[in-house]
Amino acid sequence: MTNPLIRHLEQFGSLTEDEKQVLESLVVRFVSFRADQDLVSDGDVVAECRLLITGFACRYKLLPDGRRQIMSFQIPGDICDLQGLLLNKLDHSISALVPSTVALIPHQVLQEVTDAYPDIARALWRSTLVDAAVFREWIVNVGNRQAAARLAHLVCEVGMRLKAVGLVQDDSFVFPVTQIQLGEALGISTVHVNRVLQELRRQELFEFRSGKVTIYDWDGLTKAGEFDPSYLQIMSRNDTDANVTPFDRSQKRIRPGWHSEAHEVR
Amino acid sequence: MTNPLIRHLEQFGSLTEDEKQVLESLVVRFVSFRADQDLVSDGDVVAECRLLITGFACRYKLLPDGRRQIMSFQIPGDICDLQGLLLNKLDHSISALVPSTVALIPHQVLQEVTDAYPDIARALWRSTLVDAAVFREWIVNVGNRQAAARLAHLVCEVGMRLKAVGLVQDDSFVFPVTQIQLGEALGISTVHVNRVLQELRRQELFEFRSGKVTIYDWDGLTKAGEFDPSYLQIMSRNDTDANVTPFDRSQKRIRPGWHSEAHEVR
DNA sequence: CGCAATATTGACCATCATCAATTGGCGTGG
DNA sequence: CCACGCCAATTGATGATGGTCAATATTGCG
Repeated sequence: MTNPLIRHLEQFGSLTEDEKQVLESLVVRFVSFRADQDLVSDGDVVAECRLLITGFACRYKLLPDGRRQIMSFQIPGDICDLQGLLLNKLDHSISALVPSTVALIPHQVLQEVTDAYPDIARALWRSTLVDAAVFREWIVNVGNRQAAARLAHLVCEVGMRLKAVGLVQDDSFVFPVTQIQLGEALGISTVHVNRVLQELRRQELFEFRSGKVTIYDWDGLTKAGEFDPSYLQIMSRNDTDANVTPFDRSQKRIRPGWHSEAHEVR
Repeated sequence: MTNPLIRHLEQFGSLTEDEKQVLESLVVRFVSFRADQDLVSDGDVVAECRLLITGFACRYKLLPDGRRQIMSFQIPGDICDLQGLLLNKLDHSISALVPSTVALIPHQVLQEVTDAYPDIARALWRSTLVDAAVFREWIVNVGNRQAAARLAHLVCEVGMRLKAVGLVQDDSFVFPVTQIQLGEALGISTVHVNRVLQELRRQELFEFRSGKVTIYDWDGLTKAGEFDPSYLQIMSRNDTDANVTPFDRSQKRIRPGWHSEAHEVR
């Protein structure tokens, strides 16, 4: 398995062999987290960045009345708190959705490397810019779309990003969230999540059961969610793979054989 | 008047004299825009960054049904499309709210400067990270708060940011948006914006008339909007100015004499 | 002075929240 | 191995926040 950080950064641009070698050396140690445990908490001052290796996490803020707003989901390869490198204090928390492992990269190391390798600095910067693009689209999602479209859009986004790192097989992928968490991400109540989920299943767009999503109709789903993947800035990895659509575009046909690695959670 | 870019970047961290001098030399030319004209449009591939000098702008995306979601407001000093430096294509548009002037900074120049001055690169990176923090808070606003709280929060955010660049005087500031645009920013209908605006005025929190906001009760407003400014990462400029609260905290008392420069629009 | 855009108001309605109860799944301890 | 218990999922009923439509008033501007 290739280095998750390198794979992550190569989504958005290429790296030289030299740079890859440097990136290989960044991680100092690994840490495990239980489900529902914070990787970092609002207000923390951190001395290292957390690179998610296995598992899933979510970025969230707590509101005064105890409600929670999830602002993004993090998947393997994501650097969860890269902004901590330049901003003194975290303004939100990140929590593991399932048991997860994280690689720690000390800020000091990152500081030195980005000084010495401007292209690595740029690659990391670019990664945070894509994060910002995801936030923007998330604003559109909760600000303007109906509940069903919001959910469809979220499934498209997560599916697309998981596909880009090889975590989609046979049009299905692990997405270990509860309906409660979906509600917190979409700004709708749990009850309504449930109803919308049923509606989308009835329309045979996709199914979501016990933390696993199976796409039946990618075209219909993107239409329902008004999903346009360009904001994710995912480039095809090699020239032969010009097809940027992550899922089988044919209607309701299941086809095996997507290149991807198994990923264990829970 | 100090260089807007320098003033902007110094909000988040200090710069050396050497770096300031370099920053002085970045702008190649100025461009004017009419109200409602796009500074950049969705899909554009740009070769320079746009630094807003005077006026106001908003970042937005158009939805298939013609609705519009505003994702942030840009004020003088903001670099509107810094992400264009590293991402090939803009994923949204930026439009002038009023006649505005913009300074253009070629990507090539920025490229060279950031290669030669890692600290400048970091300062710019930090600026985009603060943008991302604003997006995150915007998600919370639109996703979880009631209409009145959304509006209150937005007024707090814009007021705070304007204050940081000296565009607030006597507890009031120019904020040239229509109720239509407020609705597009907050994800609520124009009609409802109007009603909520009246409600907040009735509560004597603030007044909004013909593009100008006057704060009556900063404490009450922050409470109503659940506003906590820490996400904006605004640091006090000098040691004597340890007070980070931008407005007079006393209730409904008008006090002149905030240090600030006049700013002309329309 | 008059047009056009914005603001305002009222009436009615839809999406979605809330509350409450039930079911289902799953791990654990007896 | 089964029962208990807990959490998530599901369903039904009711209500509120905010949307839509339409008409009128107001403001800014040429």
